[in-house]
Amino acid sequence: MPAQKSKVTIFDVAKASGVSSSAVSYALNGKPGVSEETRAKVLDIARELGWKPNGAAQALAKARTRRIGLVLGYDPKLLAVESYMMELLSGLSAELERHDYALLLRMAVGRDAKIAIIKDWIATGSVDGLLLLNLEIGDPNVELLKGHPEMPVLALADPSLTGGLPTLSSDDAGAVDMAMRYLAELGHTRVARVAGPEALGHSYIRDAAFSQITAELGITYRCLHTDYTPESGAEATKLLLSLTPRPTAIIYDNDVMALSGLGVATGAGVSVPGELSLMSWDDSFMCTAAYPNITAMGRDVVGSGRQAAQLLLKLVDGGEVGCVEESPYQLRARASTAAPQA
Amino acid sequence: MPAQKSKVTIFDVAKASGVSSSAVSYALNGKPGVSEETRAKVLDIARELGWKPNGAAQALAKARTRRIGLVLGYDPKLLAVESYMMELLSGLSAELERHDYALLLRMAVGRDAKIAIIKDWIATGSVDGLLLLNLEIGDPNVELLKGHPEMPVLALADPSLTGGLPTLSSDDAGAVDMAMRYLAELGHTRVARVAGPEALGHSYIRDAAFSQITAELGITYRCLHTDYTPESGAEATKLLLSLTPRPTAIIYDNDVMALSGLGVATGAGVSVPGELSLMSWDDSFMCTAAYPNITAMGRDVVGSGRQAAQLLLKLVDGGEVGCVEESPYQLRARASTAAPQA
DNA sequence: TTGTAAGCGTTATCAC
DNA sequence: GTGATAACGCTTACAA
Repeated sequence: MPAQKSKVTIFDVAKASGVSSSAVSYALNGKPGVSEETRAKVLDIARELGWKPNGAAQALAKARTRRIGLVLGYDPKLLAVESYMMELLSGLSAELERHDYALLLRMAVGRDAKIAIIKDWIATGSVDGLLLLNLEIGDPNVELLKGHPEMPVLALADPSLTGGLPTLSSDDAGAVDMAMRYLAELGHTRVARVAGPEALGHSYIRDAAFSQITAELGITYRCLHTDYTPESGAEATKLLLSLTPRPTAIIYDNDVMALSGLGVATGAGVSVPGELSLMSWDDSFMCTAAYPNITAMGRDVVGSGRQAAQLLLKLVDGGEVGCVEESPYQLRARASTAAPQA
Repeated sequence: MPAQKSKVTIFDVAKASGVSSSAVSYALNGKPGVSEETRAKVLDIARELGWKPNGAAQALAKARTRRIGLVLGYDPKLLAVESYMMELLSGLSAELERHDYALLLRMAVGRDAKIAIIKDWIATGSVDGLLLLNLEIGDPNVELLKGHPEMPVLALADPSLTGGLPTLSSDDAGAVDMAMRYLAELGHTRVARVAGPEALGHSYIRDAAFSQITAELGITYRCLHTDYTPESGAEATKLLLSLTPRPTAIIYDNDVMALSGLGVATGAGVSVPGELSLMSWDDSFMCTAAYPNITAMGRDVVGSGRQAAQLLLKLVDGGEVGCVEESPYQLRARASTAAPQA
């Protein structure tokens, strides 16, 4: 029994206004084919009856779901830790909302879950397009989606990782450059970095950029990879503080690790920024809530979300999108960085 | 080898296996009406052809979308600030995933946007059920949904706010009690609270509980309402520190404000926990990343998300859910609280 | 300008 | 056990 929810259909509206269902459809969709008079009457009656199009029926007939898909990697701790994701989500769905689109969210729990979900979306037509995040090097999803040009996709990653898919990228290399020159100008010559997982695309991009620019600037550079958690950030910081000679500045790949690094330094009696300068990537409230305030490489993540939504909708509408660059990082100098003590 | 579009329909499968489309449907849905032999053959061919059910068609025929709706309030800063939301989202969608459900997310941008979205979902049948968060006092959505029993809904709020709707509630009053007794036992007699927006249901619940228990314990209590941001948390902290006599303990309604409060105190030369004890509500990585570690009232938010999903799916399946209480808060004593100096 | 009817892909109700 | 066939609600040729 196809459960009917006693909903108002266009047939009800048609009957009530004494016209055919197609006339109602034309009227409601603002399409030609009905007189203005009829249209007005139909619209009136539709509103009166509280008619709304059934989503499934519309999706079936038009092959358009008005949904954009996003797969999150399952790691509650990490997700929560990174305000990045929530900010992106905000911008994304706020912009989608303006276009009457919704966001369909699924969580990739296992190893191959992400690609399975995307395959499912392609086969079942559950979304009109999707956003690809957190690409890994040689990410299989890129190949999959290149084989399915009928599914619009926007990758948020460095162009070198997206194999020619439409891409919204950030200038991480430029930001690395900016950050290192800043520290170099302050007089730092021994800089360490607490990075994210090596497999993640943007870690990789930054790795390369850091190596190059530090070599260029004659800076001694040391990099430790972590899993982004505060614990691993603390661990890495302890290790770095035990080195001799100790680095005079540490830059963290996210703000949580920067915060916990600050805690470790403070707890160990290493004064910040007197004896140690700290910098964070991905500026957030944490950087300004911490004491001392943490210098950070920030950007407009909410804005990126909006932009991603716009580009994706353009693709859904059949438009072309190549490789777009989002608004650049800014260096937000705060109290956690200073010239190193002689 | 990957098939083209989702153009594979049950008719294709039917043709390829030499049976009718209804036989295919029965076979694929594990329903009786088809011999085991035929079933096996059909399943084989369906897999071979890469058949997947079209979501829209299935939704139309079964009046089931396999989607759960969630409306977020639009405030990117706040959303990002509260790791609560992201943790909840994680648990929620991880559990939904296990049941082959997805989360449909929309953002309420204007004043009446939330109720408009919910009305839309009810009328268009875009979701099988929805979760109601951040209830305000006398929230109009409660009335709306009580008038639409065909739309399963679970409210995450205090039962006193949900008007009899199925509810998953936390024992905030109990937690308030626990927190205040802890501070009282340490010897605190002047306690302040930096709370969230007054209109929010759980602020209200806590307000009442705090007033009652402090009166009972003979504690001088002062409460300031904020908008949850680190800035307002800092502001409130400054004000409280300027009082004479100064409170000996401050408890914050979220961890961001606690962190920024800690920064303010440290910056003002007020030692924590020596001269001032700090406590936070909603424990997160921030509390353990901060120095000193912040004592907090924590709970298993991811677990609550999972539980909410389970309850909601039970409702969707026609089950009954009354008022369920989630796992209780825990007092996680850390370094930011101590006995007040004489 | 209108109405009729054929899809869209599945599920469910029938006869056979 | 099997296969036509009618829903499901909407869009859109194609007739009238």
